[in-house]
Amino acid sequence: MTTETDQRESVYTTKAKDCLLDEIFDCGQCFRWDRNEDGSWSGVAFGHKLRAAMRGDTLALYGTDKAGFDAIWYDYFDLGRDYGEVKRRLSDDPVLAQAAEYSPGIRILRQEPWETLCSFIISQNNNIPRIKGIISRLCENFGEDIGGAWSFPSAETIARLAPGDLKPLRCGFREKYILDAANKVASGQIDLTALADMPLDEARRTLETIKGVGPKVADCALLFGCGRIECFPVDVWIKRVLACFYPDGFPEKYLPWGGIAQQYLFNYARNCPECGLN
DNA sequence: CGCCAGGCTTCTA
DNA sequence: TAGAAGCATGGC
Repeated sequence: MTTETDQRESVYTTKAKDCLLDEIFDCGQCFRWDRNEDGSWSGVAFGHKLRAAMRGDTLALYGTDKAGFDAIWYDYFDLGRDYGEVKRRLSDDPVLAQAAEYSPGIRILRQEPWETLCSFIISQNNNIPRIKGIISRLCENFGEDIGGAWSFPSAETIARLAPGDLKPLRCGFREKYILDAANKVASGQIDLTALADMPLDEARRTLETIKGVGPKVADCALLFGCGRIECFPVDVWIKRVLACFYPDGFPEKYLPWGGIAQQYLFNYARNCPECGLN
């Protein structure tokens, strides 16, 4: 929406290579961003609204300033990582080279741990439009008003709810999973910030103590919410990729960037008509 | 109507 | 301990 307030809103710009917002926001890693008619994207993260647009190789961030960029958005967009270098390393492998070429502007967003865990619990046996709807209702019902948008409700807020309060979300059997996750996080039984530095298998086992969290949801939470770029979540699409292109398993030499490789492969398998998997 | 959706839990042999 | 059934909901 273009209004007077939009024209007055502050903007921060920065150079960003290997950065295409349509690919970043539409590859299934996040659920709170929507494309505007002018091609820019609006969303909420870390309790702040933002509108983002690419102008050539410049990333323009509306509704923030240098302080906000330094505190939140630089890490959120993973701007400290050289994706060109990652792609050069992955491109030894012809399938990875092709997948990366198909979506050259994907970046892995560093999202809030609790929001990411909760979102991927909701994602199980579900489709992306409905996932976005459920999360939107979760924020509208239990988040804080941040001025024309809602923050993602904290684990503490969800943990205080009475049984049945999540009914308006229409999230089905996932309701009890969300509550169990919120209880374990809010009580301190699980410290999500500690997962960033824990041995990976220990971090996985910790998350899998939550009802409704298995290997795939745990790896998504670790990859997108805890900065564990070596996580390689295996879902139905990746299973097809592995069966077709890597019958002997995914090459270990690429695992240091496994999560980035996974996003290239996931998007390629799902969306590229020529890949033969969809 | 039936099938499927970025899975997981539970039941069964 | 592997493999199938069941799970809420909504779009097609």
